[in-house]
Amino acid sequence: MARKKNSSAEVTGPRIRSAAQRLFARHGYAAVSMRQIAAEVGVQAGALYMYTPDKQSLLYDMMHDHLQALLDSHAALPECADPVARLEQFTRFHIRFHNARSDAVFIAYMELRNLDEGNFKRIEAMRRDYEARLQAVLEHGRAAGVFQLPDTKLATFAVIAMLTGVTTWYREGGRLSLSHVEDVYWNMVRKAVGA
Amino acid sequence: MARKKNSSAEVTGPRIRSAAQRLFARHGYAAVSMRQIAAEVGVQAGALYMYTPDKQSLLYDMMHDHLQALLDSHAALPECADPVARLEQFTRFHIRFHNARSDAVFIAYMELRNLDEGNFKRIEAMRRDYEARLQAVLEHGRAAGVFQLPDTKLATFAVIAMLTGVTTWYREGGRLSLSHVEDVYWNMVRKAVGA
DNA sequence: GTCTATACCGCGATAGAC
DNA sequence: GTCTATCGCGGTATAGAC
Repeated sequence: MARKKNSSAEVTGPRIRSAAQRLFARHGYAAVSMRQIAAEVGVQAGALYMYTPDKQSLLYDMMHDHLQALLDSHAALPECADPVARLEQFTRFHIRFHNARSDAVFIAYMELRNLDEGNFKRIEAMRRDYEARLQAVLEHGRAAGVFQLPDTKLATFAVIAMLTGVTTWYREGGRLSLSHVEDVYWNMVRKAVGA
Repeated sequence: MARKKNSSAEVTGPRIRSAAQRLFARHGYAAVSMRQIAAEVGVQAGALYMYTPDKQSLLYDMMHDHLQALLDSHAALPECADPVARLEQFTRFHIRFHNARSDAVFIAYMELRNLDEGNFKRIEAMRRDYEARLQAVLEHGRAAGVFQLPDTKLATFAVIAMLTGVTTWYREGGRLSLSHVEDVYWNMVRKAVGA
């Protein structure tokens, strides 16, 4: 117990980030004011600037942290030798990771145009890195003769769009469990790549 | 020649709508000001209110007109008896229609949250109407035993997400022609539904 | 039909008290 | 660490001249 744990300082920062994330996802970055974020947290607007230099950094940091977690979690997956198993692993990982973080996903896809130039380039590079990992899986399977794909780049776009689309309609506690959704989507992906 | 055709009044309205569409697509509804739209058209901000009651109507009208054109164009397609031919027709239509109108598509998907409640409900109903038409195609093929689909609702979401995704990366004059992209995507869709 | 001028409000961000 | 107060700006929308 060397130091106090429940001081407001240690708790206000994360609360600001999570309020900002919820509000940005719901109403859009440009439509949300610093005063609204402050009200959600229960402080005055001026106090936010103890935790972020400006509104833009609030957006960039949440997008960066989201993509970094995505890349790290993906990198931590166990290795698979079989191309089909690798693709199944990617499919299930993508659906599960994205659906656990629907606010962050929504922001990462919708608010790119509200990043200033340097921040945009950094975020885009991370997104391309992730896409390249799926493309590598597809290319590996194609080279092994397991997938029938005329164009792995297009297939990458198609698979990612299809899988990410789950976040737009899936809601916990609805008609289907997420693992059932995974099964159905994996079945479609598998057939689409010709495996 | 009963009346003057080139009066500014007949030309300013459409120019406002197209400037607003371009700016909303590029920067987002909330981030674009009426002054910016006016500057783009070459009039003063006050003059916009001769053509729209407010900024919200500008957004709603462009989304409504886009979806109405989508529904009308789809309804005008020639009838097909064969389920596979119907799905191919839908696939190619969807890609072609959406890629010819990337600004409107972007807005229709990204700015839903900036519609006020009544407008949102109307737009959502139109979008669901369109999705139901694809689901009917899939259901028809499934009932005929031509498609292997455990869940036509999920397949509808998957196909629409995949096809609409083309608008996020396709650019005229790039590596591939749009009709080649259609071919590749149709091939993936066909296999995904088990036809 | 479009202009200028302006009402009124809320924005992001900062300064200085406590 | 948070508050109150405030700066300077730009937002939507309207009024009235031309």
